[in-house]
Amino acid sequence: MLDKSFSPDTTESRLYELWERSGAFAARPDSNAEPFAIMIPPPNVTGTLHAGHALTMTLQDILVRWRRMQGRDALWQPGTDHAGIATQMVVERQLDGEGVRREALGRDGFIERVWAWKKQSGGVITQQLRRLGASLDWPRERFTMDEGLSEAVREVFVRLYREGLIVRAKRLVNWDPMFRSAISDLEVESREVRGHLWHIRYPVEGEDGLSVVVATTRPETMLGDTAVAVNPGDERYAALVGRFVVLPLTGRRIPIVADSYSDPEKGTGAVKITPAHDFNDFGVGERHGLPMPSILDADAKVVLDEIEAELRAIPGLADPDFVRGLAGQSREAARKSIVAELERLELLVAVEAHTHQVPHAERGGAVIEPRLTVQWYCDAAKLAGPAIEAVETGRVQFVPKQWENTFFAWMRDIQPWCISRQLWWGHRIPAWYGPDGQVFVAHDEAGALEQARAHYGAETALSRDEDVLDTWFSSGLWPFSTLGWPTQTADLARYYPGDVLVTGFDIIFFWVARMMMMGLHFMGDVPFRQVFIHGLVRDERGQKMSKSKGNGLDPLELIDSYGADALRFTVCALTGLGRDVKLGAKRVEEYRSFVTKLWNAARFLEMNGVRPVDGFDPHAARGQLARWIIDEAGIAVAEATAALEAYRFDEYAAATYRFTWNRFCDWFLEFAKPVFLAGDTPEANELRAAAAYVLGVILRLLNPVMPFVTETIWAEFGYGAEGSLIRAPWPEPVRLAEAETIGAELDWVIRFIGEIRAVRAEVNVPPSRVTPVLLRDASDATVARARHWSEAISRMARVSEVSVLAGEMPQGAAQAVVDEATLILPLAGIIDLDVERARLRKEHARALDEAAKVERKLGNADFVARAKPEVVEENRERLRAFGEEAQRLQAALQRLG
RNA sequence: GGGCGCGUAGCUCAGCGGUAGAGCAUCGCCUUCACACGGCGGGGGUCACAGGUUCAAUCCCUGUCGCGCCCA
Repeated sequence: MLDKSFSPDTTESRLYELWERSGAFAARPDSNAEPFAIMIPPPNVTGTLHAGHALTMTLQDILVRWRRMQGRDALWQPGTDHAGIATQMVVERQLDGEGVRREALGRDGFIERVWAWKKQSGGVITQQLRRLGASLDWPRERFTMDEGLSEAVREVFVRLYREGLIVRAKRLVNWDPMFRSAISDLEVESREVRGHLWHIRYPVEGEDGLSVVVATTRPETMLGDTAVAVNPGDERYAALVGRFVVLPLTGRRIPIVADSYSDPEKGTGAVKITPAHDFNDFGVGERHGLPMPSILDADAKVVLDEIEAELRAIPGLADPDFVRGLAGQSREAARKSIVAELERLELLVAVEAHTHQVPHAERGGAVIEPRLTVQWYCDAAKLAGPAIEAVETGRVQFVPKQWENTFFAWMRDIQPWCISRQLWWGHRIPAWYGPDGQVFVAHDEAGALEQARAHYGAETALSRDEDVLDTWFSSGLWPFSTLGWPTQTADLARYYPGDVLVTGFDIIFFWVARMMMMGLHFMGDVPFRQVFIHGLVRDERGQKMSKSKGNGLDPLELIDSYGADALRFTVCALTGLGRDVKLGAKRVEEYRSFVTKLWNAARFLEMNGVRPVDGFDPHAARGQLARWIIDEAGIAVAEATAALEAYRFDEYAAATYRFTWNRFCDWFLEFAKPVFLAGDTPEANELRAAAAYVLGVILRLLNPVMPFVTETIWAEFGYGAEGSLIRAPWPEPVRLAEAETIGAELDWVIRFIGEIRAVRAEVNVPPSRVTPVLLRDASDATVARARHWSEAISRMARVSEVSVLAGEMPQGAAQAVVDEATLILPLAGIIDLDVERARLRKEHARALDEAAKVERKLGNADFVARAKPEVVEENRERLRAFGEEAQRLQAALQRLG
């Protein structure tokens, strides 16, 4: 017997282990089943499960479990990525605690430490995914730093290099001075910062007293200025273009150039140009062939090497000693010193408060310094072409479709992808250098040495590139590297392309774009056919969850409190297309009620001897009640299936919830009670079998979203062995002959009971008081129905008996109208007739009002002439029904006197 | 500045040419033999605003206002 209540804590881990151990999550590459493959977007190995994971993984698990039940050979590929910067940061922090510096360990020693860390605490998230119930094929788990995946990375790098799609170049990059590495422009976020706009006077060379005033937010970069730019159309400066100014502090002579980048409306209309430390200035520098000295080093401290030679002493304007004193100072300190010096020299014309956008590193939060460095670049624009085409032609479809615009916008304007990172943890770039800097790219050192021998004509020692590749470089290969590529494995042939990628819109540029570019280039086909984009998880007030706000929700705590099923169902029910999910503990608590409801319904059935009956054929059921609920279940199956096919998780949840609670529990179980009580009759047994059948349908429909509670009930009832529901077939919608007739009858019973309940409640009949119901003007069919369902009506509407009114209307009765019949509840002395009169008047008015609305419509000749005939007919029918109802209510009122 | 999305019951949202819905909250009644994480019933909405198309607009079009996000 099922316990009084469901205990997730004692059930979940046991069931999960049972599934996992029995191979229920495993793909079946040797089967004939059609594959269904989802590649997990690999979570960061340093990560722990947050609400966003709970959302995306629940949705993926629902899809996987559903398709598996449909008989597909489901592969849900698990794994994590090595998260270069994040992981290196974690281990460095660990080392900090021990007072050890990374450099002291050396590269190999450090990497050993990272692996040790990975072994010990990496993959916490994979354990947490198990708590959520995620049915990943664990033996296939991969890590982007695995040997196989690393081989894929080397192969891709070498091939792209040979195809000219990877080059080494000196360009401006987003430099993170904290990590001392280049980072992706996608890992940079603009933050609004309150700063200043400093107006600085740059004297024009050879013109006493004439100067140009530039406005800048970063005065410290003036050490690296190589021009002043003015707009070509700006008449104020037209005469000065081609002349030179003397750069204060360094005394360097720099040109005044005309460039449309300078906005005459902004500041003074003249801007200083520092090509090595600003992206826009870099463009100006390229257009005008300007020198590009760097004046900040990897730590964003002042370095003078590239401007030292040109320092000049000019009284009142430039002092080499001052500049030399800046060497080694941070950006911030240098700014202070320089502003003070300019002020002293009376070159600072004005300072205004100014709010502007400053690039920050998403991770770590350091202010990004654009720096001119040599990096490896991948020609993303070339790779993007086929990816764009794949979406244009529909080979890859986004759901919802509007995200395709976001994808296109970004892909069509894609910048060269800087793939090198100045880190130790990651895939080391397979490039070696000769003594003269000649580069040799090969799969391994032996290959590089061989190339070097051919190149130099002699054995030559090489040194390997120190940098590693961007983590996304390896994640982009995930859909095929996990399947064994570059070896042409059977898995690769079977599971590539996958069916769908599920992720949040914030990740379109990362996973979706990269996987598509790499997949198309190396596999010649898209990595997945659909991309389902879901919203972000927010808190109850709609705020983005964040550590700093402290409004994050720990999914594990929610699971502890309410069970994984409740959390999963909540997330599912709240996932509408293109909507963010506002999640709170309260919502999970609410949906836990549904888990409990299902549990109690099952318990009730179990207590009434309901057990699955082998060979029960729903089509052969004879009883009306059985046929009705079987047919209703068929509708629910069709709705749930259609919803899942359309990624309408909210609809799937709503359809199963509605059927289970509002049909099966509220009505079917109530109607079934007397039958069950009848004991061992053939009718009762058929209804038990039908109830078992429908419960089986419910359990299967809900298993993808609530695997634990459904599996528990499934085993308890003996539908199959414990842990076998996950392998049970997804139900097919069963529709019965004459379902409409039966549906109409049950619909009538439900309305009949509902009317009596409403009347009783409204005129305040105490529930303990049972009354007879007398039928007036009822058709024979109605009388027959009322007799047939009298037991249910009696119990559910607290009616002593239903009979046909004979003779006069009793005094002091309440009345209600159901179709052609008027129901009379003799309640003399119990009810307040004024209340009853008011109630009837209201009903009457409502019917009249509706009738009038329809009448107005039908009175419109244009409507009758132009509207679809069935719509017109429908309205005629409505007018008739409302009119008759109004008449009957009117009559009821008159009888009341 | 460009783009996308959203304004429907107190809250969260569904509906998207012809009867305005759900869950929660609220109010009333009920410890009725599965379930008070429950049952029954009720109240509550000029569907942001203004035009237009249409026989008919919450739904389609245009504009306005408000909110959110992405890109620059």
